[in-house]
Amino acid sequence: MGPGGGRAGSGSRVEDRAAQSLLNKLIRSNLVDNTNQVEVLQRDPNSPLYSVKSFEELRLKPQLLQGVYAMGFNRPSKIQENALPLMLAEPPQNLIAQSQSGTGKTAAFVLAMLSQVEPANRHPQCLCLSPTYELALQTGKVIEQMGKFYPELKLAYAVRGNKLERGQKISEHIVIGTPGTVLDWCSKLKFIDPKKIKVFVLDEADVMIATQGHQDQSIRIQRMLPRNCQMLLFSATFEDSVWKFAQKVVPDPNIIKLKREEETLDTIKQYYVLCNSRDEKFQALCNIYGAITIAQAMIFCHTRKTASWLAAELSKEGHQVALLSGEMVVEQRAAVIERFREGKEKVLVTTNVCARGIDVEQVSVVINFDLPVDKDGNPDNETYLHRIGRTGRFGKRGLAVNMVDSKHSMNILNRIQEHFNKKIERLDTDDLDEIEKIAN
DNA sequence: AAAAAAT
Repeated sequence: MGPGGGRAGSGSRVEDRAAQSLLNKLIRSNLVDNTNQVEVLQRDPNSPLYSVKSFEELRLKPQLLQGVYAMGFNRPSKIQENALPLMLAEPPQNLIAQSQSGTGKTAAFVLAMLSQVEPANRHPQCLCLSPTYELALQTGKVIEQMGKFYPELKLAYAVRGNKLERGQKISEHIVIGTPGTVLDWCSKLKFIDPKKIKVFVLDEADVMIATQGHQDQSIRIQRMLPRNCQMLLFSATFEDSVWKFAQKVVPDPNIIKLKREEETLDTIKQYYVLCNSRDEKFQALCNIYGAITIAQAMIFCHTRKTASWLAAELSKEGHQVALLSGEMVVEQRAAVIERFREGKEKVLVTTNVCARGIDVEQVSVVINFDLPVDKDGNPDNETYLHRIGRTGRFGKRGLAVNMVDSKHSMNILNRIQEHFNKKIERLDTDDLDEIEKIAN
């Protein structure tokens, strides 16, 4: 086997459906990459700009290369071509990387972590932080899949509800977790010795270091790490002030930007529905429910309260929906996201907890029941891009529907439209034929 | 406002 010379897919061994979908993703990102500009800023400008066209060139451990191919990857995506040589260099380099949804960020940093693990050392060597419980579970699955040919490799989840006995020490090689739990495990509870961490990954890095986000906890964790610990920051979005802060807190960072976020928007058709109240939005949503359930859909609300209200109202109307928000206990959250992944639930009503990173292939429609706004009521462009980025995956055409219920929210929508310089057209929810045509 | 903690 091996990547061969040609396009991804030729001569590769594809074992199952999951592997096939990952392959599809890779094919798509290669196509998209033809029009994308990659910008690489190396720390040492004298060293040659260095990218790889195959995984072999990286001299990975055989069991890791086997894991990469078993997942259906046969050649690196654009971000991986540039990021992997930097991350695997000796000595390890720090990296801040920005590239859109579905371009292979997760696989890139998982590969970097796995290549640093020494299984004989029974303590955490790599630490990855995720902004939510659900994303930590998802990334953990990728680590387990890609590392499945290391029989000794162990992964620990530092997430809510995962309780350990006092005085216990984590012996697992990689820890994936959410900020609060990881901070406790590193400091107060001393389950992890942070001084022995070699690779530190911030997934959805912008929200992990934003003042409004998890900055305090992330930075407190970072300060406990050894000085030579490799730091890897990945996200699809970095708002200007956060980008500056990232460069300040990461020592000697290399920078990779996959430009043109409009690419994401080109595969997703955006519409808005004009209403005058929350109840009208609810009615409009009921009108299009049939059209959006042909595949899977995610409906975003601004608050937990609205989400649970909406899920209950939709149920009363006889529409089957699932609800996922941070007010639920983690066992429930794990069960709901699993049912949604399996396709047992077609519609997920949720909050920003699911705005980022969640990768469910069959999602073809995203509905913003409430537009994303920050705490000051200004448009939250980053969250908008992340939310609608839950669809339009695998080269399929995605659909985003924004529900507007006032002059104020129309103004928010106009500002989002201007920010991305991409037309958001009006949709008439009485015209079901039109909607079905768009949704498919 | 949501998320994030054995508090």
